[in-house]
Amino acid sequence: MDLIADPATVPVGDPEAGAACCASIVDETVGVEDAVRLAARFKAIGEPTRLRLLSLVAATEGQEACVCDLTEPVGLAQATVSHHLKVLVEAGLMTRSRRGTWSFYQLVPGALDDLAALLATPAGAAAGR
Amino acid sequence: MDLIADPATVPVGDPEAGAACCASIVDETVGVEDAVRLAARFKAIGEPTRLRLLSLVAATEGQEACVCDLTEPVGLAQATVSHHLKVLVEAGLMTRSRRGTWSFYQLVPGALDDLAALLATPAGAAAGR
DNA sequence: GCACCCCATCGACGGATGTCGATGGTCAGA
DNA sequence: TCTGACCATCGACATCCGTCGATGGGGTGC
Repeated sequence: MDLIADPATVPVGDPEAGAACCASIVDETVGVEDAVRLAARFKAIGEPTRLRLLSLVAATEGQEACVCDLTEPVGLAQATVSHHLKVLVEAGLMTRSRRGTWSFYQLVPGALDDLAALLATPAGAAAGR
Repeated sequence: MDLIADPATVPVGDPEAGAACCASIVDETVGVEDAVRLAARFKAIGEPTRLRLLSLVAATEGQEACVCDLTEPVGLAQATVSHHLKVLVEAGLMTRSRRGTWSFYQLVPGALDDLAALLATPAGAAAGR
């Protein structure tokens, strides 16, 4: 009951799900279902370790990194890092590709930009480029 | 121990804190302290109710609303709504101004734009404006 | 075949968090 | 003064979440 955890339980973004739709959350009122879906994305980056993991992977050459490269920088156990990376993958922010014994994680192109677009206000978009 | 809750306990963004500094989290590696501070901001919007509250306030005429106007749309108890609004204020995303019996909440100008700038990648900024 | 490394999952633990009813403070109006 | 509306806080509860050690699967190399 606790953790069925199969593909059917993917909580956040199965389909295309570029974002919610297009506009900012301050541009039109967010519905209940959209709010749940979007909040899950923001919750994924609302954790210091996961934020650092995103940043670390982005800074890695080729923008991909394996778990063994990430455990030391964040200073947490391998199981914890693997857990956080899984959360990021399920949030649609990262992808995982296995090559031999290693699992390489990399950012989903445009995923963070989609979230940024949801937060940007018309005023801010006009002012801040 | 549970809730000292005075001005000294403000967890997230007391000072200027326009954002972290300027660049995107994928542009330069996020340090531990910055990660904690930024994640607190994203965690504040990583909750469906709070996301809707932000959107509802932004959609209100004058971009300010009182608690009594927000309890019904979100369908939660007054205490819960007041709690969420407090979280948003402590995250630096909203301000509260009391006028008579009412407490009016409004968005902090540019706060969401700052978060958006942190997520935007150089590629995304170049491509999607 | 065997030993070793990488990694996902499990089970457990403690702490954080969302939710509510109840309470009390503050202000406006009768 | 008294009543009523608005709202912040408290206390309690259930649930979620981050963290870890242990386990086992899968691949590599000797």
